[in-house]
Amino acid sequence: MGRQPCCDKVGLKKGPWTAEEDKKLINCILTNGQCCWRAVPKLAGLLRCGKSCRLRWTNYLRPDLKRGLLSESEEKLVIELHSRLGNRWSKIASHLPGRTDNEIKNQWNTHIKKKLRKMGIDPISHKPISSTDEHHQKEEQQQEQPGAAAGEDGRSESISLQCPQGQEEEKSITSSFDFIETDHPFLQDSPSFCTDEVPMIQPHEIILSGASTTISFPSTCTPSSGYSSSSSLKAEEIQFPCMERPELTYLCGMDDFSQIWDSICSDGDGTLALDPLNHYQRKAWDRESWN
DNA sequence: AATGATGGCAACCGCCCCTAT
DNA sequence: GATAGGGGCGGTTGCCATCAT
Repeated sequence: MGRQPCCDKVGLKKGPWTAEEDKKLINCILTNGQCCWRAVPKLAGLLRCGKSCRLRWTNYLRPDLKRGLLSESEEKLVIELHSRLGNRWSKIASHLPGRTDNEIKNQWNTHIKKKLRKMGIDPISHKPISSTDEHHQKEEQQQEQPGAAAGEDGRSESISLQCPQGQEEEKSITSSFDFIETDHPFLQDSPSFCTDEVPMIQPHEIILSGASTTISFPSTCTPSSGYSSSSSLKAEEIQFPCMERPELTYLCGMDDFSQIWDSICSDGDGTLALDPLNHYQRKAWDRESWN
């Protein structure tokens, strides 16, 4: 007996999300919290499958996301983690607050791989390319096997990566890359940080005031001007312009929304430099809804 | 200016794992 | 223990923008 599809795909919309859909999804999650994803499309009035909603939220709409290219230190960390974990992007992402597995995967495939090759390092084995040639075939085979990346060179027979909530992914550690657990600023401050732990905005955390709308971000989100490794980050308070339809809490009518955008994306006063949409998406929005 | 090639990235697909029944 | 459902993960696709010719 085959498994039922995760949702009835008949009549469901696919492809890029529209501004309207994003609004609905954000509103739904802010109102209901992150409940059963299967129920989200109905609650939000979306013709999308729950899975699509989850991906859109986690990869794009989540307010704690950082956007843009990885910083040098983030890149180094990704490389180190990849050398130990292989293509386990979610695990890697769990060590980079505000970054998603999808984002890291894309960055790896488009930038970091090339960079490593330029430096004469094989992105698969993390060894100098000359020394990898002779073992190339063998390593390729190993790569195809789960968990092959870690331990293949004998530096780490096993790894220990802590998962949140005590869920254990304990594999005991004998790695020479222990600095990742102990010395790296990201992990020093949050040694077992996982994206799963990123606090989500709950309805009660949305503070609506008369003249302005304040959203408290109890997250590790920081202005893009620089990555802060401080664990004592206080909740970021973000001031949005006046909203006429506070029931939408965060994104209101499109008229207001363009104002919000300018506010959000302008780094001017250093209050906030979240860039919830990149230029690519922004243009899609422009085409569709910004008239 | 027009056309083709390439790169970047959001989104989708299918499989796997975990949990509830 | 078997089965079904939900969520997560990694690989892949396809669209769009930019660059090269």
